[in-house]
Amino acid sequence: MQTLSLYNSLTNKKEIFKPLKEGYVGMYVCGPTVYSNVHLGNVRSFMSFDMIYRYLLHLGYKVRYVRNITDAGHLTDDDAEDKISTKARLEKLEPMEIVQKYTVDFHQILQKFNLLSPSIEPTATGHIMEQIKAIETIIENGLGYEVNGSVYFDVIKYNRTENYGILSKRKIEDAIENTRVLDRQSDKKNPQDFALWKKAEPEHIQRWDSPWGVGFPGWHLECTVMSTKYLGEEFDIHGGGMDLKFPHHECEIAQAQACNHVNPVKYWMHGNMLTLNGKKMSKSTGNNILPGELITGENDNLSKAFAPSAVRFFMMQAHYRSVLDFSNTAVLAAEKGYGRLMEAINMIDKLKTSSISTFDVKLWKQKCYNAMNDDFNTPILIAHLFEVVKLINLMNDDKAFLTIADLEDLKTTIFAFVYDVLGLESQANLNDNLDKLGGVVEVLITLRNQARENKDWKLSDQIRDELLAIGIQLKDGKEGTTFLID
RNA sequence: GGCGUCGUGGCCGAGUGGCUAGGCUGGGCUCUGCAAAAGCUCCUACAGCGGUUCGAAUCCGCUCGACGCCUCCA
Repeated sequence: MQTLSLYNSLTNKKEIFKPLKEGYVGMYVCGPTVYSNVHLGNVRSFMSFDMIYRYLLHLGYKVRYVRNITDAGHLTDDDAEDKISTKARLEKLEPMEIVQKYTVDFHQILQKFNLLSPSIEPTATGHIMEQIKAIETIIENGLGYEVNGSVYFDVIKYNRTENYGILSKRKIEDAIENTRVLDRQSDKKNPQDFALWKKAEPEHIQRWDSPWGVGFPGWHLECTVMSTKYLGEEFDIHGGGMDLKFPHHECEIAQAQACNHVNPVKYWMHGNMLTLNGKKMSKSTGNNILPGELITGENDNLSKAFAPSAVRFFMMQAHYRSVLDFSNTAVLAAEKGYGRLMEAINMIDKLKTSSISTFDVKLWKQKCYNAMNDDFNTPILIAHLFEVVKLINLMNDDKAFLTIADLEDLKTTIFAFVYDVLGLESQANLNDNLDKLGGVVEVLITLRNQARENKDWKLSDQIRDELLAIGIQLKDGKEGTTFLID
């Protein structure tokens, strides 16, 4: 097996990946809150972990990948309703109706971008009992306290024996100094404390019975409970967006410690933001592009529609830990490069082999693995893939050669990385109609070549130009004419 | 204000103490009836100022700037 190293946010450095149980990986990723459509920034994050999941699978690990659906709503502040019930009132729908609608939307979008389904996709509302149990345990362990039907986590007390800030590298003392004055009457002992259970006001729609009265679970608890339930008290990888590091992930660690007395996660991984016009995409500020708009091109930031796979390629050209700025020109450039890559790949089966190789496939292959093994460096991997694009084009021109064995190795490797690891869909999904269209184009190519032999340039150019006008490009090569359907 | 990330050529975007990222774009050449495609090639950067070093875009310090978190957010 390859030696994989990854960047651990807990230690802030790259580490050799060594799963708790050899050959098996437990991975938890924070999923969406399903109160509105996912935007492209959300998609990037899930796509990053999809790529990571895919590479782990490719390496032969048996991976249990858990990604939750947050359908219980998160508090916006101490007094407000949670987001799901607010939205439900606006649209005059049941909360679960909202949840259903946006869960379906979420799944459809991710499918378009070719993301694999997680092994388990648990919901917060399906784990209320477990959350109540966890709260009871935290109270028993002296780190939770009840006030007026709500339960809070005692961060200050926790910090006496443990390190609240171990992940985000914050010092709780600083946090105390910098806390804005909350002149609202809060039940918390300290502003840093966070809710484990929140009493439901009469108008609150989502509500459950608990030992502390009718209420609903706090924001951070579901992930602790569900990750523990499906992956164990200790597991390998926990992922999520950079913006979840604090407080969400920090609280998860505290809760898990308070319940089970162990640091739950060996490797924390955080994907970086997708920006638009240099600013973070965000549901709340409206600075975002919806995936649907991208596919139809209906957004002021877009000049045209883009295929999801081209956008996936665009995202894979950046490292998952780097901020990526979305712009029309950047995606256009990526789309073009992506087309060139796929065109070359589709050519592989037509290549002739030779008795010698002029390219070191083994070395190239290892360079691809080295790139991925270095904290999933997809931009480097893609750079290597373009070396092979050049090679294929040269071979097609009889200027480079590979033996049968090398070509086979090359093909297997490139297919694995492009389709299995990067998750780029094949453009060669030719259906029957496309086959027939191809046949028609071949006929036209033959007619054109006859015209060219007769030096009837007018006719030959007419065929070529009119085909181009409807999106079919003819390419004259040494071995004859090929075509590309847009 | 606190914590953190980052600042690379026309654009996007990697990277290592000394040796080519890659993609897109633009110029030139080869091929071609012309064009396209493909190949070759050119434009060769590392925010600013200091310091460490034989040598730094890569290490350290400062300055400026951007962004993220500190409040729901991937």
